[in-house]
Amino acid sequence: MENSLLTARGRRTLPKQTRLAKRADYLRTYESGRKYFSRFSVLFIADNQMTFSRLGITATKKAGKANIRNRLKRWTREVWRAHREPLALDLQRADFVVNIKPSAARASFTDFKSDLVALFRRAATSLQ
RNA sequence: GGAGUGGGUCGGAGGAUCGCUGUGCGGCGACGCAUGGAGGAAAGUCCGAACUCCUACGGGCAGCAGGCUGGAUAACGUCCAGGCGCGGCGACGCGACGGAAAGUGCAACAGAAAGAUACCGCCUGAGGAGGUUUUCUUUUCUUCGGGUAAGGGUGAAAUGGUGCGGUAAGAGCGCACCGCAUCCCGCGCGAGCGGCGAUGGCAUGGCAAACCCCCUGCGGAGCAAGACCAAAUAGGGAGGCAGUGGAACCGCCCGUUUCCAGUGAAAGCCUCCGGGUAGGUUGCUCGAUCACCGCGGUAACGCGAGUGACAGACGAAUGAUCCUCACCGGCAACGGCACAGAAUUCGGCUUACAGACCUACUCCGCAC
RNA sequence: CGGGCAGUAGCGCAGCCUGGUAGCGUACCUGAAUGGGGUUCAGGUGGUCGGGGGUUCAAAUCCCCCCUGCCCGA
Repeated sequence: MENSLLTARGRRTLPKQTRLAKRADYLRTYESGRKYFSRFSVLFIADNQMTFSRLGITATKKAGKANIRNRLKRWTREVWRAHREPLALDLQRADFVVNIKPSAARASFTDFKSDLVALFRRAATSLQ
Protein backbone atom coordinates (compact mmCIF):
# COMPACT_ATOMS: atom_id res chain seq x y z
CA MET A 1 0.00 0.00 0.00
CA GLU A 2 2.78 2.35 0.85
CA ASN A 3 4.42 1.80 -2.50
CA SER A 4 1.26 2.54 -4.35
CA LEU A 5 0.78 5.75 -2.46
CA LEU A 6 4.32 6.83 -3.13
CA THR A 7 3.86 6.36 -6.85
CA ALA A 8 0.47 7.96 -6.78
CA ARG A 9 1.72 10.94 -4.85
CA GLY A 10 3.70 12.30 -7.77
CA ARG A 11 0.79 12.00 -10.15
CA ARG A 12 -1.74 14.11 -8.30
CA THR A 13 -4.19 11.27 -7.96
CA LEU A 14 -6.93 10.95 -5.42
CA PRO A 15 -7.32 7.31 -4.36
CA LYS A 16 -10.05 6.17 -2.04
CA GLN A 17 -7.74 5.39 0.87
CA THR A 18 -6.98 9.08 1.30
CA ARG A 19 -10.58 9.92 2.15
CA LEU A 20 -12.15 10.00 5.55
CA ALA A 21 -15.01 7.53 5.64
CA LYS A 22 -15.86 6.84 9.25
CA ARG A 23 -17.97 8.93 11.52
CA ALA A 24 -15.50 8.20 14.31
CA ASP A 25 -12.67 9.75 12.28
CA TYR A 26 -14.67 12.91 11.81
CA LEU A 27 -15.55 13.14 15.49
CA ARG A 28 -11.92 12.59 16.50
CA THR A 29 -10.79 15.37 14.17
CA TYR A 30 -13.41 17.77 15.49
CA GLU A 31 -12.50 16.96 19.11
CA SER A 32 -8.72 17.00 19.00
CA GLY A 33 -7.95 19.01 15.89
CA ARG A 34 -6.79 22.54 15.29
CA LYS A 35 -9.17 24.90 13.55
CA TYR A 36 -8.54 27.38 10.73
CA PHE A 37 -11.14 29.73 9.30
CA SER A 38 -11.52 31.39 5.95
CA ARG A 39 -14.22 33.13 3.96
CA PHE A 40 -15.86 30.03 2.53
CA SER A 41 -14.83 27.20 4.84
CA VAL A 42 -13.56 25.93 8.18
CA LEU A 43 -10.61 23.51 8.33
CA PHE A 44 -9.99 20.93 11.09
CA ILE A 45 -6.65 19.13 11.29
CA ALA A 46 -5.64 16.23 13.55
CA ASP A 47 -2.70 13.80 13.41
CA ASN A 48 -3.60 10.33 12.19
CA GLN A 49 -0.41 8.22 12.74
CA MET A 50 -0.43 7.11 9.13
CA THR A 51 2.03 7.55 6.29
CA PHE A 52 -0.12 10.01 4.42
CA SER A 53 -2.85 12.60 4.95
CA ARG A 54 -6.56 12.09 4.45
CA LEU A 55 -9.37 14.44 3.43
CA GLY A 56 -12.94 14.67 4.64
CA ILE A 57 -15.57 17.12 3.43
CA THR A 58 -18.77 18.28 5.10
CA ALA A 59 -21.43 20.42 3.46
CA THR A 60 -24.58 20.90 5.50
CA LYS A 61 -28.01 21.45 4.08
CA LYS A 62 -27.68 25.14 4.78
CA ALA A 63 -25.18 25.31 1.92
CA GLY A 64 -27.87 24.56 -0.66
CA LYS A 65 -29.71 21.79 -2.44
CA ALA A 66 -28.11 18.51 -3.39
CA ASN A 67 -26.58 19.64 -6.67
CA ILE A 68 -24.97 22.68 -5.01
CA ARG A 69 -23.49 20.57 -2.20
CA ASN A 70 -22.16 18.00 -4.65
CA ARG A 71 -20.51 20.72 -6.70
CA LEU A 72 -18.83 22.25 -3.64
CA LYS A 73 -17.51 18.86 -2.54
CA ARG A 74 -16.10 18.19 -6.01
CA TRP A 75 -14.43 21.58 -6.05
CA THR A 76 -12.89 20.91 -2.65
CA ARG A 77 -11.64 17.53 -3.80
CA GLU A 78 -10.18 19.10 -6.94
CA VAL A 79 -8.30 21.73 -4.95
CA TRP A 80 -6.96 19.06 -2.60
CA ARG A 81 -5.87 16.91 -5.53
CA ALA A 82 -4.04 19.76 -7.27
CA HIS A 83 -2.31 21.22 -4.22
CA ARG A 84 -1.58 18.20 -2.04
CA GLU A 85 1.85 17.74 -3.60
CA PRO A 86 2.93 21.41 -4.01
CA LEU A 87 2.03 22.18 -0.40
CA ALA A 88 3.49 18.88 0.88
CA LEU A 89 0.31 18.19 2.80
CA ASP A 90 1.04 14.47 2.96
CA LEU A 91 4.06 15.14 5.14
CA GLN A 92 1.72 16.37 7.86
CA ARG A 93 0.35 12.84 8.23
CA ALA A 94 -2.92 14.29 9.39
CA ASP A 95 -6.66 14.16 8.74
CA PHE A 96 -8.05 17.28 7.12
CA VAL A 97 -11.77 18.00 7.44
CA VAL A 98 -13.21 20.87 5.44
CA ASN A 99 -16.55 22.28 6.54
CA ILE A 100 -18.05 24.37 3.78
CA LYS A 101 -19.91 27.49 4.80
CA PRO A 102 -23.27 28.44 3.27
CA SER A 103 -21.72 31.55 1.74
CA ALA A 104 -19.75 29.33 -0.65
CA ALA A 105 -22.92 28.42 -2.53
CA ARG A 106 -22.76 31.70 -4.45
CA ALA A 107 -19.01 31.67 -5.11
CA SER A 108 -17.33 30.94 -8.43
CA PHE A 109 -14.70 28.21 -8.69
CA THR A 110 -11.80 30.64 -9.02
CA ASP A 111 -12.79 32.51 -5.85
CA PHE A 112 -13.45 29.30 -3.96
CA LYS A 113 -10.14 27.84 -5.11
CA SER A 114 -7.99 30.80 -4.13
CA ASP A 115 -9.68 30.97 -0.75
CA LEU A 116 -9.16 27.29 -0.04
CA VAL A 117 -5.56 27.23 -1.27
CA ALA A 118 -4.73 30.14 1.01
CA LEU A 119 -6.33 28.24 3.88
CA PHE A 120 -4.29 25.11 3.19
CA ARG A 121 -1.13 27.10 2.87
CA ARG A 122 -1.72 28.91 6.15
CA ALA A 123 -2.42 25.64 7.93
CA ALA A 124 0.64 23.95 6.44
CA THR A 125 3.04 26.73 7.39
CA SER A 126 1.71 27.11 10.93
CA LEU A 127 2.04 23.37 11.51
CA GLN A 128 5.73 23.47 10.76
C1' G B 1 -50.40 40.57 -39.60
C1' G B 2 -52.08 40.41 -34.43
C1' A B 3 -54.15 37.81 -30.19
C1' G B 4 -54.96 32.98 -28.30
C1' U B 5 -55.92 27.34 -27.46
C1' G B 6 -54.49 22.01 -27.50
C1' G B 7 -50.62 18.25 -28.28
C1' G B 8 -45.43 16.93 -28.85
C1' U B 9 -39.86 17.36 -28.96
C1' C B 10 -35.19 19.36 -27.28
C1' G B 11 -32.74 21.14 -22.78
C1' G B 12 -26.01 23.48 -26.16
C1' A B 13 -22.39 20.50 -29.90
C1' G B 14 -17.32 18.61 -30.96
C1' G B 15 -12.30 17.83 -29.16
C1' A B 16 -7.59 17.75 -25.87
C1' U B 17 -5.00 17.11 -20.90
C1' C B 18 -5.33 15.75 -15.57
C1' G B 19 -8.53 13.29 -11.89
C1' C B 20 -12.76 9.84 -10.02
C1' U B 21 -15.66 5.37 -10.90
C1' G B 22 -18.34 0.36 -13.03
C1' U B 23 -17.18 -3.67 -16.40
C1' G B 24 -13.86 -6.66 -19.63
C1' C B 25 -8.83 -8.26 -20.89
C1' G B 26 -3.53 -8.75 -19.44
C1' G B 27 -0.53 -8.90 -14.89
C1' C B 28 1.53 -12.07 -8.34
C1' G B 29 0.91 -7.03 -7.60
C1' A B 30 1.57 -1.88 -8.53
C1' C B 31 -0.69 -0.81 -12.84
C1' G B 32 -1.75 -0.67 -18.20
C1' C B 33 -5.25 -0.97 -22.33
C1' A B 34 -10.36 -0.92 -24.08
C1' U B 35 -15.18 0.63 -23.00
C1' G B 36 -19.51 2.77 -20.13
C1' G B 37 -20.72 6.75 -16.47
C1' A B 38 -27.33 11.74 -14.07
C1' G B 39 -32.85 13.72 -15.47
C1' G B 40 -37.38 15.39 -17.75
C1' A B 41 -38.26 16.22 -13.82
C1' A B 42 -33.13 12.06 -11.05
C1' A B 43 -37.02 16.53 -6.85
C1' G B 44 -41.60 16.36 -3.49
C1' U B 45 -42.66 11.33 -1.47
C1' C B 46 -48.88 12.16 -2.97
C1' C B 47 -50.92 7.27 -5.05
C1' G B 48 -50.24 2.23 -7.36
C1' A B 49 -47.26 -2.20 -7.99
C1' A B 50 -42.86 -5.65 -8.25
C1' C B 51 -39.49 -7.77 -4.72
C1' U B 52 -38.26 -9.37 0.47
C1' C B 53 -39.30 -10.47 5.55
C1' C B 54 -43.08 -10.86 9.70
C1' U B 55 -47.94 -12.85 11.33
C1' A B 56 -50.87 -16.75 9.76
C1' C B 57 -56.87 -21.99 10.21
C1' G B 58 -60.17 -19.01 7.95
C1' G B 59 -63.71 -14.91 8.53
C1' G B 60 -65.71 -10.42 10.42
C1' C B 61 -65.79 -5.58 13.07
C1' A B 62 -63.26 -1.13 13.34
C1' G B 63 -60.26 2.16 10.45
C1' C B 64 -58.55 4.31 5.87
C1' A B 65 -59.15 5.33 0.69
C1' G B 66 -62.04 5.78 -3.78
C1' G B 67 -67.22 7.23 -5.94
C1' C B 68 -71.14 9.87 -13.59
C1' U B 69 -70.61 5.84 -17.86
C1' G B 70 -67.69 2.56 -20.94
C1' G B 71 -62.82 1.02 -21.87
C1' A B 72 -57.10 0.55 -21.10
C1' U B 73 -53.69 -1.64 -17.49
C1' A B 74 -49.90 -6.03 -13.39
C1' A B 75 -52.28 -2.18 -10.49
C1' C B 76 -53.82 2.81 -9.46
C1' G B 77 -56.54 8.21 -6.69
C1' U B 78 -53.45 7.23 -13.55
C1' C B 79 -54.68 7.29 -18.83
C1' C B 80 -58.30 7.20 -23.18
C1' A B 81 -63.26 7.90 -25.16
C1' G B 82 -68.06 9.63 -23.91
C1' G B 83 -72.26 11.98 -20.86
C1' C B 84 -73.88 15.99 -17.72
C1' G B 85 -72.89 20.79 -15.19
C1' C B 86 -70.04 25.44 -15.05
C1' G B 87 -66.71 29.16 -17.56
C1' G B 88 -65.04 31.24 -22.40
C1' C B 89 -67.30 34.95 -28.74
C1' G B 90 -64.41 30.54 -30.01
C1' A B 91 -60.38 26.72 -30.36
C1' C B 92 -60.88 24.82 -25.48
C1' G B 93 -60.62 24.59 -20.10
C1' C B 94 -62.42 23.09 -15.17
C1' G B 95 -65.47 19.62 -12.07
C1' A B 96 -64.33 14.68 -4.63
C1' C B 97 -70.27 14.44 -10.47
C1' G B 98 -73.63 7.96 -5.61
C1' G B 99 -77.67 8.88 -1.68
C1' A B 100 -81.18 14.57 1.62
C1' A B 101 -89.17 10.28 1.26
C1' A B 102 -83.12 5.52 6.49
C1' G B 103 -81.93 8.34 10.73
C1' U B 104 -79.31 12.28 13.70
C1' G B 105 -77.64 17.20 13.27
C1' C B 106 -76.41 22.44 11.43
C1' A B 107 -77.92 27.49 9.35
C1' A B 108 -74.53 33.53 12.91
C1' C B 109 -77.10 38.36 12.06
C1' A B 110 -81.73 39.81 10.13
C1' G B 111 -86.66 38.07 9.78
C1' A B 112 -93.37 36.48 11.65
C1' A B 113 -91.27 32.03 10.07
C1' A B 114 -85.04 28.56 8.12
C1' G B 115 -90.20 22.45 8.22
C1' A B 116 -93.24 23.82 9.09
C1' U B 117 -94.63 29.20 9.79
C1' A B 118 -99.47 34.45 9.54
C1' C B 119 -95.64 40.11 11.68
C1' C B 120 -97.73 43.87 8.54
C1' G B 121 -101.25 43.42 4.80
C1' C B 122 -105.85 41.47 2.05
C1' C B 123 -110.86 39.12 2.68
C1' U B 124 -114.52 37.62 6.11
C1' G B 125 -117.94 35.96 10.75
C1' A B 126 -119.51 37.35 15.77
C1' G B 127 -119.42 40.91 19.95
C1' G B 128 -118.39 45.95 21.88
C1' A B 129 -117.59 51.42 21.35
C1' G B 130 -117.92 55.79 18.34
C1' G B 131 -119.07 59.03 13.95
C1' U B 132 -122.92 60.15 10.06
C1' U B 133 -128.29 59.73 9.29
C1' U B 134 -135.44 61.04 9.16
C1' U B 135 -134.84 56.30 6.86
C1' C B 136 -132.13 52.78 3.61
C1' U B 137 -127.42 52.55 5.06
C1' U B 138 -122.27 53.53 5.21
C1' U B 139 -117.77 53.94 7.81
C1' U B 140 -113.75 54.16 11.86
C1' C B 141 -111.55 51.87 16.15
C1' U B 142 -111.25 47.57 19.14
C1' U B 143 -111.78 42.09 21.13
C1' C B 144 -112.23 36.94 19.72
C1' G B 145 -112.30 33.50 15.51
C1' G B 146 -111.79 31.84 10.35
C1' G B 147 -109.75 32.12 5.20
C1' U B 148 -105.45 33.65 2.31
C1' A B 149 -98.64 32.86 0.56
C1' A B 150 -101.02 37.88 -4.30
C1' G B 151 -98.21 42.18 -2.02
C1' G B 152 -94.61 44.58 1.90
C1' G B 153 -90.26 43.71 4.55
C1' U B 154 -85.61 40.27 6.15
C1' G B 155 -82.07 37.07 4.30
C1' A B 156 -77.20 33.47 0.98
C1' A B 157 -81.74 30.81 0.83
C1' A B 158 -88.98 31.85 1.90
C1' U B 159 -91.92 26.17 -1.54
C1' G B 160 -92.01 26.64 -9.91
C1' G B 161 -92.13 31.44 -13.82
C1' U B 162 -95.21 34.76 -17.12
C1' G B 163 -100.09 35.91 -18.76
C1' C B 164 -105.36 35.24 -18.77
C1' G B 165 -109.46 33.45 -16.25
C1' G B 166 -111.37 32.78 -11.48
C1' U B 167 -112.53 34.27 -6.30
C1' A B 168 -115.16 37.32 -0.47
C1' A B 169 -109.80 37.79 -0.86
C1' G B 170 -106.55 34.40 -2.77
C1' A B 171 -104.08 30.06 -4.31
C1' G B 172 -102.04 25.20 -10.30
C1' C B 173 -108.10 26.48 -8.22
C1' G B 174 -108.62 26.24 -13.97
C1' C B 175 -106.28 27.20 -18.85
C1' A B 176 -101.98 28.52 -22.44
C1' C B 177 -96.70 28.61 -22.98
C1' C B 178 -91.99 27.57 -20.46
C1' G B 179 -89.64 24.62 -16.50
C1' C B 180 -89.92 19.96 -13.39
C1' A B 181 -91.12 14.69 -12.10
C1' U B 182 -92.94 9.84 -13.59
C1' C B 183 -94.43 6.55 -17.50
C1' C B 184 -94.32 5.26 -22.73
C1' C B 185 -91.85 5.30 -27.65
C1' G B 186 -87.15 5.88 -30.44
C1' C B 187 -81.59 6.01 -30.30
C1' G B 188 -77.24 4.38 -27.35
C1' C B 189 -73.35 -1.43 -24.34
C1' G B 190 -74.06 2.59 -20.75
C1' A B 191 -74.04 7.47 -18.25
C1' G B 192 -77.82 9.72 -20.91
C1' C B 193 -80.22 12.18 -25.25
C1' G B 194 -84.69 13.26 -28.43
C1' G B 195 -90.30 13.34 -28.65
C1' C B 196 -96.56 19.85 -30.54
C1' G B 197 -96.25 11.57 -26.84
C1' A B 198 -99.14 10.62 -22.18
C1' U B 199 -99.87 11.53 -17.02
C1' G B 200 -99.17 14.59 -12.53
C1' G B 201 -100.75 20.36 -10.99
C1' C B 202 -95.67 20.34 -8.71
C1' A B 203 -96.47 16.52 -3.53
C1' U B 204 -90.65 15.65 1.59
C1' G B 205 -85.97 23.46 0.35
C1' G B 206 -80.19 23.64 1.42
C1' C B 207 -75.63 21.43 3.62
C1' A B 208 -73.13 14.66 3.25
C1' A B 209 -64.91 18.46 1.54
C1' A B 210 -71.40 17.58 9.02
C1' C B 211 -72.13 12.60 11.40
C1' C B 212 -73.91 9.00 8.32
C1' C B 213 -76.09 5.21 4.50
C1' C B 214 -74.89 2.38 -0.04
C1' C B 215 -71.16 0.26 -3.46
C1' U B 216 -65.86 -0.99 -4.37
C1' G B 217 -60.78 -1.84 -2.59
C1' C B 218 -57.10 -2.53 1.36
C1' G B 219 -52.99 -7.81 6.63
C1' G B 220 -48.26 -5.24 8.45
C1' A B 221 -43.53 -3.46 7.50
C1' G B 222 -39.97 -1.74 4.29
C1' C B 223 -33.41 -2.64 0.28
C1' A B 224 -31.08 0.61 6.99
C1' A B 225 -36.29 -5.05 3.50
C1' G B 226 -33.68 -9.58 3.56
C1' A B 227 -29.46 -13.32 2.92
C1' C B 228 -24.26 -14.82 3.76
C1' C B 229 -19.14 -14.35 6.03
C1' A B 230 -17.42 -12.65 10.57
C1' A B 231 -12.56 -9.48 14.39
C1' A B 232 -11.86 -7.56 19.34
C1' U B 233 -14.33 -7.46 24.21
C1' A B 234 -17.99 -9.40 27.56
C1' G B 235 -21.24 -13.26 28.48
C1' G B 236 -23.47 -18.58 27.22
C1' G B 237 -22.80 -24.09 26.14
C1' A B 238 -19.64 -28.67 25.69
C1' G B 239 -15.05 -31.23 26.61
C1' G B 240 -10.15 -31.62 28.77
C1' C B 241 -6.38 -30.16 32.42
C1' A B 242 -5.11 -28.26 37.27
C1' G B 243 -7.12 -28.30 42.27
C1' U B 244 -7.05 -28.70 49.90
C1' G B 245 -8.98 -32.61 53.41
C1' G B 246 -12.05 -36.85 54.18
C1' A B 247 -15.19 -40.71 52.42
C1' A B 248 -16.15 -43.99 48.47
C1' C B 249 -14.16 -47.10 44.43
C1' C B 250 -9.77 -50.76 43.84
C1' G B 251 -6.51 -56.85 46.71
C1' C B 252 -2.48 -52.82 47.34
C1' C B 253 0.49 -48.77 45.37
C1' C B 254 -0.22 -45.41 41.67
C1' G B 255 -4.42 -43.05 40.31
C1' U B 256 -9.57 -41.17 39.53
C1' U B 257 -13.07 -35.44 40.63
C1' U B 258 -18.29 -39.80 41.48
C1' C B 259 -20.14 -37.93 46.40
C1' C B 260 -19.59 -35.05 50.98
C1' A B 261 -17.21 -31.43 53.89
C1' G B 262 -14.29 -27.08 54.24
C1' U B 263 -12.75 -21.88 52.69
C1' G B 264 -5.99 -21.94 54.46
C1' A B 265 -4.74 -21.45 49.09
C1' A B 266 -6.86 -21.24 44.28
C1' A B 267 -11.47 -20.35 41.90
C1' G B 268 -7.75 -20.56 36.63
C1' C B 269 -5.81 -22.46 31.84
C1' C B 270 -6.62 -24.89 26.93
C1' U B 271 -9.74 -26.60 22.84
C1' C B 272 -14.30 -26.61 20.36
C1' C B 273 -19.50 -24.87 19.43
C1' G B 274 -23.57 -21.53 18.63
C1' G B 275 -25.85 -16.55 18.93
C1' G B 276 -24.15 -11.80 17.69
C1' U B 277 -21.69 -6.20 17.30
C1' A B 278 -17.98 -3.42 14.30
C1' G B 279 -16.60 -4.51 9.44
C1' G B 280 -17.13 -7.04 4.73
C1' U B 281 -19.94 -9.62 0.74
C1' U B 282 -24.63 -9.96 -1.50
C1' G B 283 -29.50 -8.01 -2.70
C1' C B 284 -27.71 -4.37 -7.36
C1' U B 285 -29.44 -3.66 -11.89
C1' C B 286 -31.93 -6.28 -18.51
C1' G B 287 -36.84 -5.03 -16.90
C1' A B 288 -44.98 -5.72 -16.67
C1' U B 289 -38.16 -1.52 -20.15
C1' C B 290 -37.62 2.34 -24.18
C1' A B 291 -37.18 4.01 -29.55
C1' C B 292 -37.92 2.90 -34.74
C1' C B 293 -41.28 -0.52 -38.12
C1' G B 294 -45.84 -3.50 -39.37
C1' C B 295 -50.88 -4.96 -37.98
C1' G B 296 -55.59 -4.20 -34.89
C1' G B 297 -58.22 -0.23 -32.19
C1' U B 298 -61.53 6.70 -32.69
C1' A B 299 -57.94 6.56 -28.58
C1' A B 300 -55.44 4.96 -24.07
C1' C B 301 -53.27 0.50 -25.53
C1' G B 302 -52.43 -4.50 -27.39
C1' C B 303 -49.94 -8.12 -30.64
C1' G B 304 -45.57 -9.37 -33.82
C1' A B 305 -40.55 -9.47 -35.95
C1' G B 306 -35.89 -7.28 -36.51
C1' U B 307 -32.28 -3.54 -35.26
C1' G B 308 -30.46 -0.32 -31.65
C1' A B 309 -30.29 1.66 -26.57
C1' C B 310 -30.11 0.94 -21.42
C1' A B 311 -25.25 4.48 -14.47
C1' G B 312 -24.76 1.21 -10.32
C1' A B 313 -21.94 4.49 -6.35
C1' C B 314 -22.04 3.54 -0.52
C1' G B 315 -18.88 9.95 4.00
C1' A B 316 -21.48 8.05 -1.91
C1' A B 317 -18.23 8.38 -8.84
C1' U B 318 -19.86 13.18 -13.70
C1' G B 319 -15.05 17.65 -11.67
C1' A B 320 -11.01 21.18 -13.26
C1' U B 321 -8.35 23.66 -17.25
C1' C B 322 -8.17 24.89 -22.44
C1' C B 323 -9.64 25.27 -27.86
C1' U B 324 -13.50 25.70 -31.88
C1' C B 325 -18.63 26.57 -33.14
C1' A B 326 -23.93 27.80 -31.52
C1' C B 327 -27.39 31.16 -28.45
C1' C B 328 -28.33 35.86 -25.23
C1' G B 329 -26.67 40.93 -23.37
C1' G B 330 -23.02 44.81 -24.60
C1' C B 331 -19.90 49.79 -29.10
C1' A B 332 -16.06 46.80 -27.08
C1' A B 333 -12.99 44.24 -23.54
C1' C B 334 -16.02 40.73 -21.59
C1' G B 335 -19.98 38.43 -19.07
C1' G B 336 -23.97 34.95 -19.16
C1' C B 337 -26.25 30.12 -20.85
C1' A B 338 -32.76 27.54 -16.86
C1' C B 339 -34.67 24.09 -13.09
C1' A B 340 -31.68 21.00 -11.01
C1' G B 341 -27.68 15.52 -9.18
C1' A B 342 -29.29 8.69 -9.67
C1' A B 343 -29.36 5.71 -4.08
C1' U B 344 -33.84 -1.44 -4.77
C1' U B 345 -36.71 -1.12 -9.38
C1' C B 346 -40.93 0.17 -12.33
C1' G B 347 -46.26 2.80 -13.67
C1' G B 348 -48.41 7.57 -12.65
C1' C B 349 -49.45 12.32 -10.13
C1' U B 350 -47.65 17.00 -8.33
C1' U B 351 -44.12 20.86 -8.18
C1' A B 352 -39.54 23.78 -10.42
C1' C B 353 -37.72 25.38 -15.25
C1' A B 354 -33.68 30.34 -19.41
C1' G B 355 -34.72 29.47 -24.09
C1' A B 356 -35.60 26.97 -28.92
C1' C B 357 -38.49 24.11 -32.35
C1' C B 358 -42.55 21.06 -34.62
C1' U B 359 -47.77 20.30 -35.27
C1' A B 360 -53.25 20.81 -35.21
C1' C B 361 -56.81 24.47 -34.50
C1' U B 362 -59.70 29.32 -32.81
C1' C B 363 -60.91 34.63 -32.91
C1' C B 364 -59.99 39.58 -34.98
C1' G B 365 -58.11 42.89 -38.96
C1' C B 366 -56.48 43.55 -44.11
C1' A B 367 -55.98 41.84 -49.33
C1' C B 368 -57.63 38.58 -53.28
C1' C C 1 -37.08 4.76 3.58
C1' G C 2 -41.01 5.95 6.94
C1' G C 3 -43.68 9.08 10.63
C1' G C 4 -45.09 13.56 13.40
C1' C C 5 -45.53 18.87 14.93
C1' A C 6 -45.66 24.07 13.98
C1' G C 7 -46.54 28.79 10.87
C1' U C 8 -52.20 34.01 13.76
C1' A C 9 -50.28 41.92 15.90
C1' G C 10 -42.97 43.89 16.60
C1' C C 11 -42.30 39.32 20.26
C1' G C 12 -44.52 34.91 23.04
C1' C C 13 -49.13 32.34 22.64
C1' A C 14 -55.01 31.17 22.57
C1' G C 15 -58.97 30.52 19.03
C1' C C 16 -59.46 25.51 14.59
C1' C C 17 -61.91 19.51 16.78
C1' U C 18 -67.99 21.68 16.92
C1' G C 19 -67.37 27.12 10.23
C1' G C 20 -70.37 33.29 11.21
C1' U C 21 -67.51 38.34 16.78
C1' A C 22 -59.96 37.14 15.39
C1' G C 23 -58.62 37.36 21.55
C1' C C 24 -54.64 37.32 25.91
C1' G C 25 -49.82 38.94 27.79
C1' U C 26 -45.90 42.13 26.48
C1' A C 27 -44.29 46.19 23.39
C1' C C 28 -46.06 51.05 21.24
C1' C C 29 -49.32 55.77 21.55
C1' U C 30 -52.55 59.11 24.62
C1' G C 31 -54.33 60.55 29.38
C1' A C 32 -54.37 60.23 34.94
C1' A C 33 -51.22 59.88 39.34
C1' U C 34 -45.46 62.15 40.61
C1' G C 35 -41.33 67.87 41.30
C1' G C 36 -39.37 64.17 37.29
C1' G C 37 -38.71 58.85 36.05
C1' G C 38 -40.22 53.76 37.16
C1' U C 39 -44.36 50.95 39.06
C1' U C 40 -49.74 51.39 38.84
C1' C C 41 -54.69 52.75 36.64
C1' A C 42 -57.88 54.09 32.27
C1' G C 43 -58.37 54.40 27.01
C1' G C 44 -56.46 53.45 22.12
C1' U C 45 -53.44 51.95 17.57
C1' G C 46 -51.64 47.59 15.32
C1' G C 47 -52.93 41.14 12.13
C1' U C 48 -52.58 39.40 3.58
C1' C C 49 -54.38 34.14 10.17
C1' G C 50 -47.32 30.92 5.55
C1' G C 51 -49.01 30.84 -0.14
C1' G C 52 -52.59 29.10 -3.99
C1' G C 53 -57.06 26.56 -5.31
C1' G C 54 -61.85 24.16 -3.87
C1' U C 55 -66.55 23.10 -0.77
C1' U C 56 -70.10 26.54 1.50
C1' C C 57 -74.64 31.88 1.72
C1' A C 58 -70.11 32.39 4.70
C1' A C 59 -63.31 29.48 5.80
C1' A C 60 -57.97 31.24 10.63
C1' U C 61 -61.39 26.88 11.19
C1' C C 62 -63.42 21.71 6.46
C1' C C 63 -60.78 19.38 1.88
C1' C C 64 -56.61 19.33 -1.82
C1' C C 65 -51.71 21.06 -3.64
C1' C C 66 -47.29 23.74 -2.52
C1' C C 67 -43.47 26.74 0.75
C1' U C 68 -40.63 27.33 5.29
C1' G C 69 -38.89 25.71 10.10
C1' C C 70 -38.37 21.88 13.85
C1' C C 71 -38.47 16.85 15.77
C1' C C 72 -38.57 11.36 15.83
C1' G C 73 -37.85 5.95 14.19
C1' A C 74 -35.21 2.06 11.30
